[in-house]
Amino acid sequence: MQPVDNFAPRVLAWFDEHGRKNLPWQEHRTPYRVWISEIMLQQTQVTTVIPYYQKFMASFPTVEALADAEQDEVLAHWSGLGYYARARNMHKAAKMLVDELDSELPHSVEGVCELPGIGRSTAAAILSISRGVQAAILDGNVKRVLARFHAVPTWPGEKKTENAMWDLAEHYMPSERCGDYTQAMMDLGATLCTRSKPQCLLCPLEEDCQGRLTQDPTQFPIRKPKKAAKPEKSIQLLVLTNPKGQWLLEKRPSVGIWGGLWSLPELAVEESVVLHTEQRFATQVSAVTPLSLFRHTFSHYHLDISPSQIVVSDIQLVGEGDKYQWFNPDEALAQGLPAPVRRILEQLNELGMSVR
DNA sequence: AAATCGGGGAG
DNA sequence: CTCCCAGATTT
Repeated sequence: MQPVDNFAPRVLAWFDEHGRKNLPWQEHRTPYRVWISEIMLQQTQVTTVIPYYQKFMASFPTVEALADAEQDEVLAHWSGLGYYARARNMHKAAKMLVDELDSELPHSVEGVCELPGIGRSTAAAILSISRGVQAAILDGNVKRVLARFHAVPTWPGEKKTENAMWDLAEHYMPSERCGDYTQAMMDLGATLCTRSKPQCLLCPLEEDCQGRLTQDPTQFPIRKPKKAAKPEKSIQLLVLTNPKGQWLLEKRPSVGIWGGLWSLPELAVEESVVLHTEQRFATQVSAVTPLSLFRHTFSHYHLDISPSQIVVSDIQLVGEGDKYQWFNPDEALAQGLPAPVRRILEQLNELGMSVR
């Protein structure tokens, strides 16, 4: 991630041409007005925010007005925006400002971060836009622009990656026009370097954007490693029970899942238990009891198991070698069994195998 | 259905 | 510190 030289000038030149400069909070750029806009914009898009912002400013034109308001009144103005904890934090911060800081926002990022609801990025946005302080933001927009420009190969949720991106953000923040630069980066991310369908051909950073060099800039930022959305499989297992109260177990092949363990005969969920059983074991089924469905989760997939207990007349176990064997319940439970099979059989055993 | 967003709060 | 959540929108 080698920084380039003329990053900020290109971004600013683009901003002068194409940036948004007539948003309500861009007029009378006081720290208070910018602060409120940034809190609203944390959670909601510009077009939605505008009417809320205007009504809010009409009712609470100053930090003193906000601090004096009842919480209910503040929340009423927030109604429809959601994330009400942020409105409560903002209200609390207004009271702190008036009571302890002479109604003036601190001039440093660290100072502003002391207020509830304001972190490093929001603090930098407020101070750079309203006071020209040279402090960089790293919100979702800027993360996306930087991750693409440098084809950052790791997930920004990792601390290491995030720190590196903060370094880049600070590095690129110019010493002049700090507020315009902050606004420009937000605009770039919001209007061109969008999550899907970025308009690279209009971008001032296009020529040396590393993400653009790959086939697909939208691969960046690298997405959060999925909670390995485990695939789901379903099977049915059969507890065949003979007139002696014995269970039929099947020896699994030595390789593969549950290799070499004694398990229960298995069939696909689509198959009919009765037909399959009568065909596979050349027997007469006299009763089928569905047992409760449950999920067994492996490291790499979920297995939904539908067990059934089936009472059969005796089965001739011929031609299958030692693959199938009848076991008394206590014998069966003494064998090496897969955990879900053990669970099924233990439950049946505790119920005295009552077939209800 | 899953990812996203910036800060708070829990462990 | 490092995770995980709030709470709604977007994809």
